[in-house]
Amino acid sequence: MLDGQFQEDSDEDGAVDTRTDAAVGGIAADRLRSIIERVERLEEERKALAGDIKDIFTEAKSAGFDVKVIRQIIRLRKLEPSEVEEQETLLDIYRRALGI
Amino acid sequence: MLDGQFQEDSDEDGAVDTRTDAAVGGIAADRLRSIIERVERLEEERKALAGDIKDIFTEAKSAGFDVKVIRQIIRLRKLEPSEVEEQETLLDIYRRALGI
Amino acid sequence: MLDGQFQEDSDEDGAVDTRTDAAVGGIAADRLRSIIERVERLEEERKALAGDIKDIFTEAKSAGFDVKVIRQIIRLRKLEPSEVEEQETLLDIYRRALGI
Amino acid sequence: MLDGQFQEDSDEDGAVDTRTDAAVGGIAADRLRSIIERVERLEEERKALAGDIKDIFTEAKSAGFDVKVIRQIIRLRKLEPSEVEEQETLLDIYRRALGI
DNA sequence: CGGCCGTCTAAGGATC
DNA sequence: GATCCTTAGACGGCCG
Repeated sequence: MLDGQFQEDSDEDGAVDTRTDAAVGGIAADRLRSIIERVERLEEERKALAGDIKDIFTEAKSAGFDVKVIRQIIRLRKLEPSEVEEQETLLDIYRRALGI
Repeated sequence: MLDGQFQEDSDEDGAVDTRTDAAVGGIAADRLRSIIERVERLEEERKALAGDIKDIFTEAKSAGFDVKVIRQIIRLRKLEPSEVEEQETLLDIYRRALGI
Repeated sequence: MLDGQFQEDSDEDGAVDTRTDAAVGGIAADRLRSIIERVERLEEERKALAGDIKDIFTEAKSAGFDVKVIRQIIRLRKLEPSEVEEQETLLDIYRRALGI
Repeated sequence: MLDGQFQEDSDEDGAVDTRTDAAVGGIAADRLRSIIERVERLEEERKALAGDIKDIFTEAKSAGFDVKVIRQIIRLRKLEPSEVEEQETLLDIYRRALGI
């Protein structure tokens, strides 16, 4: 696929040659369809996982946990400890600057 | 604060007892850990899928497709059914607004 | 306006009398239009204010401030101190339960 | 940490000096305070507008209108222009995808 | 590296 | 009154 078959700078003057031309109704169209369908499939899976996560939070909630706090913990576990500290330091500086 | 696990509206059945109390270092802690780890695992999977999708777009791009256009197509394929419904809703609203 | 002129439980049997009937093409329609336009106008203003806020944050950023931290401060100033403490306490409990 | 005001990518000109340094209790603090107060003021106004909108809906309701339907109408009036554009975009995309 | 886009969170409204 | 859902705002990642 050396030719930029669908990029906007391609063949807009009507000089679509047979190679490209065949492609539109043939292999390239199939390729395009394949790409789109694979992406859509993966997005489906992503969505399913989001549902699973939601279910777990529902379960957590009915077990008496505070979902918001759990989210916070997960967020913190993702961050570098130094990041957390840095933010807090800055917050502190601003608060002092404001005399709070 | 005998049952730190629970939100303020806990005690539905009043059965917050020594079992639960012991929980901070025991079952409830395990439960909490389980919840967090399962969510983190699922988020990992989600992230992996996002990577796969990205790979497909990279492939598409090197095959000469316009990635932005493909994204738009996918978005529109997702939107269309809702648009149809929306039109019907619109019609309905106006009919009701006119008291027909 | 004694009549529930547009509520769903009104006059669905076609017995729209002349009073109501006139209203649809007259005063009630005008009233409806007025309501809609006033709301839309206020929403415009809201949107404008959102833009102004955004501008201030842009200014803050180019003055070297950390916008995210400023947001945090604003949020904290809005909250009851007891609320803040409560969240932090719960967070602490969970962290201890997890042995973090 | 001579210039707590600044984010880590500060020092664009290296002129972080005593002026700035004094700033925590002086100009920069004032600047920060100004930013925060202006934002808070604008948020107040936003909140007030939200209240006004709510009032209008209350009025509408007591005039016998169906508030939910009015909300929908407003939403749709907002959406329509974009939908028109969207259709044209769609047309364009397909034409491009087909290489026409 | 700044703007744009999509996702995710939090609040408000509708529903039962 | 509680829950669910929709919507607006915030946040982070991606692209140009």
